[in-house]
Amino acid sequence: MLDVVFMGTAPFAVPCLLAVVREGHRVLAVVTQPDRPHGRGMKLVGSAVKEEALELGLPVLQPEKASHEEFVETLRQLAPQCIVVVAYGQILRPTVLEIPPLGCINVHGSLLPELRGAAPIQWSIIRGYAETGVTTMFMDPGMDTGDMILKEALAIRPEDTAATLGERLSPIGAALLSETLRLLESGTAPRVPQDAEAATYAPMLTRNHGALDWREPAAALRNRIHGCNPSPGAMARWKGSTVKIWRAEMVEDVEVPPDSPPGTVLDGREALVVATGAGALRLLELQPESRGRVDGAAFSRGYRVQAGETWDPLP
RNA sequence: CGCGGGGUAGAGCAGCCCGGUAGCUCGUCAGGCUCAUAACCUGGAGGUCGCAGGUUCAAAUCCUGUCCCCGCAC
Repeated sequence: MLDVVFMGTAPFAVPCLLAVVREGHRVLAVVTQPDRPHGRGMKLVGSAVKEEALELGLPVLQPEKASHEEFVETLRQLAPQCIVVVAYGQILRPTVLEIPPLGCINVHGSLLPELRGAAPIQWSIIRGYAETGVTTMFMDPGMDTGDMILKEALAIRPEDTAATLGERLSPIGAALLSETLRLLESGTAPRVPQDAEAATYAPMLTRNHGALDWREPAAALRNRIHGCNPSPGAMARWKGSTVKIWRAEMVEDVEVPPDSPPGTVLDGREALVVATGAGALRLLELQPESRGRVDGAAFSRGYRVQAGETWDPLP
């Protein structure tokens, strides 16, 4: 049994927290981002990890900056053997990393050194990877550059979105973390240095990453749409208004006529099929501003989509 | 009190500004056409217009309140 401080914020981290508890470790504190005014009405909302921690009856700490000297002292007082960090959302300075004798363990949603950074799951889809995975590592001061402990791969499906992929990756992370802590406790955890030459990066996604350019190939558009689902969302313009596109699939059996430039609707009746830079794309689930999500056929009916009309990029 | 949009038939929308018979596409039901069809034609069913008040001869439409949903921003 280890004395652990758990640091996490996003829903991805919740199964990891549960795993630490289930493994019988002593959770001295759960550290998560402060409640933020969030969403419509700017109401104060606690993180997914905070909600879970409260339900488990664990002490919750929400420092503005985890590396501030005052909080660092609090951590020292807790004297954890190990700090587990999962989707916490803050860079930890060396003064924090040096506290636990067994080290700070991070669970990262990619096969390192691929996709270092804040949004590995999203980028694994946007980049069109065939597989991704989860890696546990000993944290060092760099951005996801620490020595690796365990790694597990997972195939990406054509219909996967960042949401669905995250749902499958998250329990894998929890299982890896359980095993990692066992190895750590027995002093047999491997330390595999990353090949820095092979590193790729997955920066935080912004609204611009979701802007669709119909001149891209159908596969690239589908990957961008799915990688940006649910956040920040892929956007395009239909007759002057912004429409969020949640899901799409490539269409194999439709030839794009030469007189149909990218963005042209090829079929608006049975389904919503759009010409792209290479191949055709069927829009499966979309959401007009201020409206709910609908399937392609319903969108076509309501917005009177005719073959030959065009989708535009964001202004 | 961050800004804004919306709740109309099973689905998606229009109508609202400028009150006056509830409309479109799809689905559904019946019939017809056809070798046949997801095609086409004809006809039908299906809606207390979110809820509660108010104004009015008359309210989906204007006013007030309330519930729910959503986009942006964060």
